[in-house]
Amino acid sequence: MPAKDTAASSTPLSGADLWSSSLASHVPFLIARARALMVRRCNQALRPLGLNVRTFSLLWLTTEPVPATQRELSDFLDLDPSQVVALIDDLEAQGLVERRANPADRRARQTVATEKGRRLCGTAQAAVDRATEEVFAGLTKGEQAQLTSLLLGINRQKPSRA
Amino acid sequence: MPAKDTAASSTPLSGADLWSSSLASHVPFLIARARALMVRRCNQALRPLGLNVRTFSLLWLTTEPVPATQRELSDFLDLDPSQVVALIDDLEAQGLVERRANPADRRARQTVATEKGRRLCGTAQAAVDRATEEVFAGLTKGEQAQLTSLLLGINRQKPSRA
DNA sequence: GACAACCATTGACAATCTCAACGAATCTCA
DNA sequence: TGAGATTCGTTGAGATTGTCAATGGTTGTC
Repeated sequence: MPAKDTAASSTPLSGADLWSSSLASHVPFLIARARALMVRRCNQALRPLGLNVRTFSLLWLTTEPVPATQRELSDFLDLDPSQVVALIDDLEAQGLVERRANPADRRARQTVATEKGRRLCGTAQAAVDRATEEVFAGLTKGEQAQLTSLLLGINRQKPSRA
Repeated sequence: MPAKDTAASSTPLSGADLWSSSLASHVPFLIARARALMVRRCNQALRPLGLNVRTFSLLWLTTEPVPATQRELSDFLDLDPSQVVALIDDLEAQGLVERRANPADRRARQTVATEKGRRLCGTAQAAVDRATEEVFAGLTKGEQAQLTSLLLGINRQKPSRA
């Protein structure tokens, strides 16, 4: 019986141990790989809910008290504005978020989660947390916090802003 | 005069500070964002050389002393085997790598960098290192080493393997 | 020698990224 | 006030990437 469960391969075939290569400790490579792992696990956890990591992140942001414009969302999520349009279309079609007029600027719009969206977001957060813990199996809680802090240091490079 | 230099936006428009949202400290999000930053910078640095992060990583591995099979490369790079085929095709067309027969197993093939490939890889490594340092501007050398170590902990989850 | 498993490859398809352009609304500044 | 530049959301196209199924050639098993 062919056990096609996770991904634990077996026979190494040739004696090339790539984890001892110099690339294996190269940060861009490690980040890309960790992200791929993370995204796969999270998407897998979110699929039953009709979400993926991108719609999930967006939905999460729409539950914040101060509604953001789509421009702010695309900046923060590091996505092209056109992608945000499609993602919100998706969420809106599912009745999870609403586009509201922005009283201060009629060009911009506020995207706010519906009650249904908030409930689903909570469920999704729990699912993603479980998936994340699996990926973090090799790290202690302290190390996870350390990683969060370091990644924040990379991302929060707001050059100006007094 | 419209200064369209890097990406340092200005007017926040609405008062929504998304960096104070709970998503901002969520690790899957932070990893995805850091990776996007890193990939963009590195690709930008590699473009003049005719490479990108993926062909570069692959080229790097082919300079290792023990040549790996394509299956091993795809496992290590976390890519589908079919993608590795296309990437090697690309590198081979540029005369950077060679596909050689595997004496031990005629199904498998060894992919080895040519002399031209090795030279370019060296240049590319220097370019990528510079790009990486920019992204790491907010981190000390010690923190960078810490990050490397933590990411290794996530990636090196070989379940079995005595 | 039949049969399962494996490697590289091809092809198809969805998802994602990137860029250019447009109408509507706002801002700037003379 | 009003012309021109800028911003917002949106649409559309095209390249890149991610995922999956199937195939010919090869190897290992029994």
